[in-house]
Amino acid sequence: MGIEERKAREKKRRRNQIVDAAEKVIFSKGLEQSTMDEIAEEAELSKGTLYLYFKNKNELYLAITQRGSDHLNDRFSKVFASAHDHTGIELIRLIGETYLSFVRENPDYYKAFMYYESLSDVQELEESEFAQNCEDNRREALNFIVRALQVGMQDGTVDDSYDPQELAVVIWSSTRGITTMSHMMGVGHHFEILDEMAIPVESLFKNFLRLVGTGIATDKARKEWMTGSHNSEAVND
Amino acid sequence: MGIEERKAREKKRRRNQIVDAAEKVIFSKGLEQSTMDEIAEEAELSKGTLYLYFKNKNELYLAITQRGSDHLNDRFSKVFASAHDHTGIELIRLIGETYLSFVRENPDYYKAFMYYESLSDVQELEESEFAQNCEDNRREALNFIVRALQVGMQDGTVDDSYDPQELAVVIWSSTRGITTMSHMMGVGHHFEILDEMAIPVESLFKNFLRLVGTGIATDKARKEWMTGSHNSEAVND
DNA sequence: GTCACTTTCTGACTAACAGTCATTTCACTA
DNA sequence: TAGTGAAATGACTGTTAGTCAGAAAGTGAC
Repeated sequence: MGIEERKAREKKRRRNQIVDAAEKVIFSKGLEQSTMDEIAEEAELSKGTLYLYFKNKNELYLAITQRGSDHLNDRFSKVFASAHDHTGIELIRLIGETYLSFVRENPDYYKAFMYYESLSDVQELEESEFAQNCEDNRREALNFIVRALQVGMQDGTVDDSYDPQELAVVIWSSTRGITTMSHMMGVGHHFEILDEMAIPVESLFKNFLRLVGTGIATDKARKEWMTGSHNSEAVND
Repeated sequence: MGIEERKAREKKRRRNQIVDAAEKVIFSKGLEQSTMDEIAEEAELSKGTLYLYFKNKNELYLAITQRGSDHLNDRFSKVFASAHDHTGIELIRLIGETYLSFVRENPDYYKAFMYYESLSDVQELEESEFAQNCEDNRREALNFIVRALQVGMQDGTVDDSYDPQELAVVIWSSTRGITTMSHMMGVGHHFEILDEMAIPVESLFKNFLRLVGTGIATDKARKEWMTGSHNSEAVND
């Protein structure tokens, strides 16, 4: 009978309703400034109910984080749906561009990512299903990069003297650094340094791409890489 | 007379005493789990006194952050004290190595850096003298990189078709990504992905250096870069 | 329809903690 | 040694995360 299914559906819907409310409140006021009472009111539920669906405030925020992570991976998937149209090195560029545009369009989710990474109570993380899901997404994203590199090594656009997995981690990590910087600039963290230098995010990213491109592309692919930044497209949703 | 000076000295000493206590408590239990009462007790002062020296708990943590930031910059300074012994590209490598070893030896300070970056209440930051000091340190560190790049462009070890300031920001940001990853691995954030791949931090960093080296070195300097990673030394304290 | 039982929800309550402030202590001076 | 202001105190307040006993709603058998 459909009764169990219906209940499961309703449970899921309620969860979503709570996460919706939490996003509304937390994205507008910040995690610390938001209270569970406010979120409950926004969700038109009592505070106690929130605790039936989420262990505590942190886990609720983790649920938001997971949403963001899911969105991001959806975009990566779309890039890979078109993988056959692109060389390996093009895919690498597309992943980077996709990531960057996600960060710029969803600063609130990215903030959640940063919070998640700065959490030290690793114990707490490992127990949460939401954290597990984020971990899975991360793994998948990294695999995209590995595959892109392998494609590139096959089609001769990426230097095949690197280990693709190790190189993927390096690219992933350093891209994280660039997106974090971009996020901070966007959010108003004033870097007097950058203000003085008057370096816009675009230029930061362009130079990063050039650095990576020079670092990993084969001679053959390098020329294409250097000029390709304006006519390839990142995936948005 | 020395009376004002003495008072100023004592005030400074008391501040340090409080920050010492705060470090002890917060480094052992984490920011959230530490209470102002505990810190006060550790400092052998009453809670009220803490608030005479620091606006609130966050500012106290910022004071810790600044300490870490000062330490790091001391190390960078030492590298630059020996600048004349090195080519530009060697300096870049040394800065990276210095940064990485700082992160590995002082995970608690690095955690504070991450917290500082994830703060969204930019307003609060701008008002704090501690945040200002961190900003100054950051500016100085970035200038080190710019100068290293300029040295390298002069001595022919760094590709001079980049803008040194823009390139410095790219190197800085991407290095941040690598050190953050390294920190997280060290702190026990489990990345199943990396565990599976069995990639140690050393290898991550080595590949990063190779990527950057290939990306910015001139042909002439590239061979030296590729082999230099084992006999150059980062500065420790 | 109604009764017994389960699931979901509620909101008053508690404990803990950040931050305040009226009062006390203390060093210094005249 | 009495007077003055700076430094320190700790009891107090307000806020909020998280709990739990009980209410409400849903379910299914008869």
